[in-house]
Amino acid sequence: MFRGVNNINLDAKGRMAMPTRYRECLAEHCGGQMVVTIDTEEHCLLIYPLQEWEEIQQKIESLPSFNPAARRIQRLLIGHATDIEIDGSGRLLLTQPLRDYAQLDKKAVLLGQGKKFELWSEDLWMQRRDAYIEDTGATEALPDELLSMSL
Amino acid sequence: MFRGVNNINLDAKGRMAMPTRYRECLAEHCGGQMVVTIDTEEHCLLIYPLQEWEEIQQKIESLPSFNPAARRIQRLLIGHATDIEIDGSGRLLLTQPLRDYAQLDKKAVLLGQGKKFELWSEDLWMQRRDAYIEDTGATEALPDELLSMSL
DNA sequence: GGAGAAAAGTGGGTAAAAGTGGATTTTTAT
DNA sequence: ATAAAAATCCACTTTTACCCACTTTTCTCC
Repeated sequence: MFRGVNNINLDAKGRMAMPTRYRECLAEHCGGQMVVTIDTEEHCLLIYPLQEWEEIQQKIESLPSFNPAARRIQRLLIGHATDIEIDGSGRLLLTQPLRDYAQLDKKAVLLGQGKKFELWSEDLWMQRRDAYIEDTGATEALPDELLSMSL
Repeated sequence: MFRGVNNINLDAKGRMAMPTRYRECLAEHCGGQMVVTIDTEEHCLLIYPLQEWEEIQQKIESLPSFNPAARRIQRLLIGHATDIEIDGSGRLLLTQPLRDYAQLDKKAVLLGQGKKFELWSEDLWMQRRDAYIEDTGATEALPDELLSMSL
């Protein structure tokens, strides 16, 4: 279960240092084998441990092929999914297409999101976060599970 | 079950001393392992014992990923949830992003709130409290459970 | 009520770990 | 076979976590 915000600097080669606190868990859970793909709704990247991703890919693959929304998800998610291994110094080397999609340059933010991570450009994340915080009216559109939840 | 108001001073490194009265309980209940995240409706922080938080995170995680209101809650709550251990002197080291969100500098107020704590900047809390006290008309919007409750 | 002792609060220094950049080796493609 | 690109390794810098010492407050006993 991943969680938390992390400020990250990408180096000149496009490498992202995975915060130490997650490394041990990742090493034993998937041997550092990760899959990175894009988020279809936002310009950020999704980072999964290999096993988690494979379960998800199976579900996506089994969607009906003649449904346009399903085809869209399949092409975008599976199409961009890239196997990336954590190197000896705990870093992920992100490919150019992935970095381009998420507008990643130097400053980035890594969000723990349960079974996956999200990687955002710092600028984009700040904008998105502030928009979310302002948008308290969103409470109207909440699913029932949320309305009855006590934090 | 936590309760009570506590005036707290943060030190130069951003450390918050947990009031002694809670320490014993926290030590045996969760070994000093806490999770700190943001409140989505107010600019204050929520502080949970680890187990309590994990139950909540599971509920939030299981919400549908393609529902925008659910994504918002997931990104804000889980995204900001930070594991923080109580140090040998009974203090929590709050990260910069968390302090920024709650506008915490030196003077702060810790509120016991049942299974969690709330941490406010002293200024913000005074404002908010006074506003609550003024706003007695809010009684109209009470849920049924409250209307029938006897204190 | 005051003195002393004990506990809690506060601040800072240091060792260890993590971050960062570069150099060297290996691989691949032409 | 050679050159370019990629992966791996290594060394230096910075940050963080941990520990210890000092100050202040609170409680107890005289």
